Formats: sequence, structure tokens, C-alpha cells
Amino acid sequence: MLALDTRYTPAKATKSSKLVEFMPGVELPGFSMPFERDSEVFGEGEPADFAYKVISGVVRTLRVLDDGRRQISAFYFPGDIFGVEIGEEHANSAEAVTTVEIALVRQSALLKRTGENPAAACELWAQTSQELKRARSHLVLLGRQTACERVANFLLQMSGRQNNDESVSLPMSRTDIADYLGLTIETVSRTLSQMERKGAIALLNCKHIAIKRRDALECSEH
Amino acid sequence: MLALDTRYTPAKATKSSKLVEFMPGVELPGFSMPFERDSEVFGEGEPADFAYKVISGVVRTLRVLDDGRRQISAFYFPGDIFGVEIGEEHANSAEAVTTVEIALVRQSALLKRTGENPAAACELWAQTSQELKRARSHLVLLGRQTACERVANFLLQMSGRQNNDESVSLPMSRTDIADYLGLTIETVSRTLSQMERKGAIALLNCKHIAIKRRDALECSEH
DNA sequence: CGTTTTTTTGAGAGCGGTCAATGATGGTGG
DNA sequence: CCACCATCATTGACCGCTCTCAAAAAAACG
Repeated sequence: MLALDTRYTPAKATKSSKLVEFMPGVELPGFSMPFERDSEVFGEGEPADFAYKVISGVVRTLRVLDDGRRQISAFYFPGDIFGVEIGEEHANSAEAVTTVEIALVRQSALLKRTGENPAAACELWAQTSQELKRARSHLVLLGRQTACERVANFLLQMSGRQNNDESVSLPMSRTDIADYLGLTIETVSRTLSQMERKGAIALLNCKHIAIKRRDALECSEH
Repeated sequence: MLALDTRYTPAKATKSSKLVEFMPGVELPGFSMPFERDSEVFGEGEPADFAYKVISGVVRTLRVLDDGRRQISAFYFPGDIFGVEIGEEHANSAEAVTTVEIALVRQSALLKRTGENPAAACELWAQTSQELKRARSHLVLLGRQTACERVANFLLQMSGRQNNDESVSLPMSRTDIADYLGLTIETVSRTLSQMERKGAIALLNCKHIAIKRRDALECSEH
């Protein structure tokens, strides 16, 4: 029901190539292209020919089980890189959460560069290591936290990635939030409403939330 | 209640140094030392001076919340490396699941080597990347799978890491399994019993399980 | 302004958690 | 070698959080 095969990647390999600063101090030949909302950037199991960097917009990576259950592993914001793989193929799918502009560089070019340039290799490793750290925090959230704690953490996480002081923007749908937090959309919605009733947040509209009292986020009594 | 501060690491820095093959083709000065069951190899927040490799036995890495909730992020078996960090300090604790022998090398030496040797850098990145891949599968398990599926996956995972054909050995306690799977020990125990009743497995003893019918592992009806 | 999609809210059910008791297991000392 | 004790694993009864199903409300879109 969510499967929109709107992806339009016919030109992946035929775009005009220019230099892309893929990581700090690492420029590689590549190109930039737009993806529309909910289109697939790459699919699980597809050959990992390219590495990706978000120029603008938001991307999600996820895995889908046979029966449609989805688990989003991460959201990527402008400047973030994703889709760098050790194996021959992508272990997750990547989709555009919003309209996005994405820079692509050849994975082979990236690996070649890291083979020559220790600083680039270190940077690549640092990126992966950073992702691993995030994934481990995500494990704690999914394995050991209540719905309230998950939503609260999510809001703080999103807040931390934005400069806007006390208003968090949520570019993704409730479905995405739920599939990131291992909950249902109903539980996410109810939890947000409950937080608002307690005065911890204000739902400006469904994509913009003001955090009023951080201490009141963690739900305790009813 | 689980906090055994049995760690005996007084000699971490004063052991006689020899060459350790830390990763394939990467030999570094280091040393090997034993840890007893349930002792701490390193703690969350401690400076990440060393990188570690399991020689024998099993290690767990985990994070503990204020109220005692534990989430185990991974188990490490002989040959596995762990504790390599991008930051100044360890993001997880590491503890001995069984009596273990662990090789230690200085993180600084490892990074210095990867800065000189592209092959070593690539190998380190591959290791981290591999871990990330595992963590992402773990995310799906914790976020989207039922107790039955989690336990079944765990058994298959453990089976896959052992050569013994149809009998899986579980060196860790039920508590460890539960904290890895985001469940309680009661649920783990009940699920295993239920699998046995269905003829999918046989509980030889509480640390040894025979997988009889892989297809029957996934619990469906009652 | 009507249609479709997304979000919110409600009512009820079920899976897994909590609390508690029983049964194994393993280590220790008599 | 066995009795004793401590720890760990299993089982049972019950409860509550989150899911499911359903409908209403709000937002997005043409």
C-alpha cells in the first residue's frame, strides 16, 4: 500500500559529471540529481554502484519485511552521506522523504580515493563509525524504551539536528515516525497528543512542534 | 543487582608487549589478558585507549539506562574485534560473557597504522561497516518482530556463527538473551518452551539447543 | 469546493511484562 | 560424595501498554 514505484532513475549513469565535495576535503567526480517525494533512491539488494550525499531535503533508509512491516534505520539531512556499502549490494532501501536533491559519486571512485588518501579513508571510517554509534542508540530506543520515551527522544533528536531553537519541524509523515520508532501511527499520534495535554509540547500543526518543557517530555503518570 | 565490579584491570598498561595480528594482515604491538566471567572489559564513558579482539570466549557490549534497563548491542566471538571508537570515549560498556582471553592494542597505534597503510584502513572500515550492517538487522528485529521471531532469529544467528551442525550452544544467560532481544527472561523462556512443544527445537539443557525443524521456528498459531 | 489522503480519537483485544512460586543447576564445605 | 545454599531457568496468574479495527477530523490536492 505504500509502494510507490515512482522512481525515475533512467539517467543515473548518463548525467554530466562535475566535482562533488563528497566528504570534507574529499572531492570526487559525480553529479547531482533530484528525486521526488516518496521515490526510491535505491532498493535493497540493488548493486551498490553509487554513494550518495543529501544536498537538500530528507532521505530515509529502511528495510521492508515480506508482510509489509517497515523499519526505518535512519533519516538523512543535507550534508549527510548514505548508501556507502561494504558489500556488492545495498542492504537497505533509500527513499526520498521530501523532494530532495542528491549528489552521487561512484562507489569505486570513492574506494579508489580512500586507497590513495589516508585522510579520506579516515574520514570515511569516521562517517561509518558515527552511523554505527547512532544505530546503537537506536537499538536502546527500540529494545528498551516506552512509546513515550521513544517519541520524546525522537523530538529531541530532530531538534538537535535543526538550528531553530524551540520549534521542531518534522518533514516526515506519522507513518515514517512510527516506522522509525517501532510503533504504530496511532500510538505516535496519541503520545504527541498526550504530551500536548501535559504542556510539554505544542502541536503548531502536524509538521511543526514547539517544545515547551523538556523536563515534562518523559511521560510518567497517566 | 547485576553490577559485579569484579573487573581486574590494574595491569592494562603494564603488560609485556608482543605483536598481535589485530586484523587480517595488520600486526600491531599489543598484549593479551584474561577476564573472568561478568567482569567489565571497559565501561561506557571511559577513555577509548585500547581496541580489543576476542581470543577465546564471548564478550557482550551493552548500554545501561539509569533505572537498570539493559540493551545488549552485540555479542563478540573469537576473532571478532570490538571497542574501536571514533570518539574519545567508549559509547558502550563491554563485559565478559564467559571467561575470556582478549588481545589489546593501543587505539593510537591502530589509527597510526591505518594512516600509513591503506589496506589496513580499508580493513578497519570494512569491520565497522560489517558491524553497522549487523546493527541494522538488529534494528528490524527490535522494532518490528514478535517475541517468537526474535528468539528464532537469535537461534539461527547463533547457529550461523558456530560450525556445529544442528546443536546450538548458548554461552550466555537468559538475561543476556533477553537484553539482546529487547524481551524479558520470562518471555524468552516461554518462547523456547513453546518452540519445543511444537517440535521445532529440543532443549538439550538450558545452554544447548538442537534445531529440529527450521521451518517450524517461526511461530504462527497458538 | 469536493475528493483523497493523512492525522487524530475511540473502543476493545492481545502480546508481552510484572509479580510470584516452583524447579534446575552449580559451587562449596562438611 | 552428598547436603546445603545461591543462582538461574521455568511456569503460572494477572495486568497494562501498545496494537488493531473503526470512525471522525483535519489537511492536502486538484
